[in-house]
Amino acid sequence: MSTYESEFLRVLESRGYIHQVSDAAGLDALARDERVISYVGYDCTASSLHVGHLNTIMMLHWLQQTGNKPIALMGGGTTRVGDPSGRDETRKLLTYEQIDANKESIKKTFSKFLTFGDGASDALMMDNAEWLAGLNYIEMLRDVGRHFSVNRMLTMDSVKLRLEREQELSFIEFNYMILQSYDFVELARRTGCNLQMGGSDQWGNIVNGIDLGRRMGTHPLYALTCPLLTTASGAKMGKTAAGAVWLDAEMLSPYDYWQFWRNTEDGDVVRFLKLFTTLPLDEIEKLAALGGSEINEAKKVLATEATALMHGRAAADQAAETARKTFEEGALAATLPTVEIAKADLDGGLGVLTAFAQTTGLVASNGEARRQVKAGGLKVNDATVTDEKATLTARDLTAEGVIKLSLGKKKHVLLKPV
RNA sequence: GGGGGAGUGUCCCGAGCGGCAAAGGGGGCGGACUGUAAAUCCGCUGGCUAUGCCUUCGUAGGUUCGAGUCCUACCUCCCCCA
Repeated sequence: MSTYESEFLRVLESRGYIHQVSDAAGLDALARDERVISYVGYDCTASSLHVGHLNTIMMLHWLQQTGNKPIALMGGGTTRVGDPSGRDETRKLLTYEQIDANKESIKKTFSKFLTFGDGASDALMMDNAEWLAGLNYIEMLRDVGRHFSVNRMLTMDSVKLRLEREQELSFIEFNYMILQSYDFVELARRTGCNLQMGGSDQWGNIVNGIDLGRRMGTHPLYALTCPLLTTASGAKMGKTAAGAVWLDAEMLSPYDYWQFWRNTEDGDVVRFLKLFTTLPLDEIEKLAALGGSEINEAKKVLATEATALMHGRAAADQAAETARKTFEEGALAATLPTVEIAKADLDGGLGVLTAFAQTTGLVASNGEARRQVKAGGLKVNDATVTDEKATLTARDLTAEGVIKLSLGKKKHVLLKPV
């Protein structure tokens, strides 16, 4: 099981992507002798994917790099139903308009990692709304529903956990796994798809799809899942101060994205280098040898490489440079996130609380700003704010013509009069 | 259909004799220590035009000087019986 013959599985294995595989030997042979056509499905529940989605995107990336064909499946149809996996409560239903808007926004991300086109190993973008939205209920029950045993569905983790915890599981959610299974069969028929990948929480749904394929007479189908992303200290990854770590630059700036990776825990650095950069393993080995505080060098490499993949090399280098100036030189980096204000506001004197809360949004409210002042967490031009009634004026402008506002040691924003 | 129980600070879990902006956790944020790490310790964790005002305990009414706390109806969920 540990030595695969196909390049595809060898790469995934060596970089730590493999959690479970349905028929490892069979899939290995397929990847070695023929071509793997694999898909990952993405729900359209938000307007951007977040780092939690990154490992499956990277799996698609490596799939393509090793000569196979990736399919990014937008869950335009399944999102209308809602996946109960790993959730205690029913998601609230999104409107079709929201789903479509999210879908369009999410699509952009994939072009960074995959090459789309019509060639044999070019990536495809599909949307399951295409075949799910128009399904006829009676036909669906006869063609697909009869292959599902409720007895068995009740034993699936996503269902069982809800029942055991005595938490509501609505019928609409109960159907999610049927739709996802059907997706697999439909993709197998339409594109020759033979492998579905996903996070480990998707195992049950994927295996159901394999069974359905067998019953409905498709070619053999395979499942491959990756471990769920958690930090070394066990926390679920993807959450940060401001919320999720979004992939879309409009929702999280490349600089903040870089910072997220820069702040990785020591114990995660090597694992993340393998998962979220495309650096060769021998280079990662060298970085892994760094001890003590030298590991910070590895973290910078991680941050820059991961950011380069997502936002481009130029943005990554700039983020690294901004961070270097800010943290290592203690200098003022003009490339820090900047908020423009009207000159007139400054002439009249801008209250510090207002500046931090309303103007820059560094803190959520005036009250929060007040508390931070008390805790010594706010700084103007690196000087701690001690008077919550202080005002900012043109005199506070630095030689560079800006005012630097900081929350804690890591979050900085520049105010720039226009 | 009958009987019993539950819904709390819009991140979560959870206490709550009629005087409560509401115990305690977790999480988060800030501070100290460090290496922009982890662990640890300390502080904070409704909003505002702020010695006061406003909004919060499933929903809508009611009793009361005063209700998360009592009463009524409704909604949702759970358990037992049928």
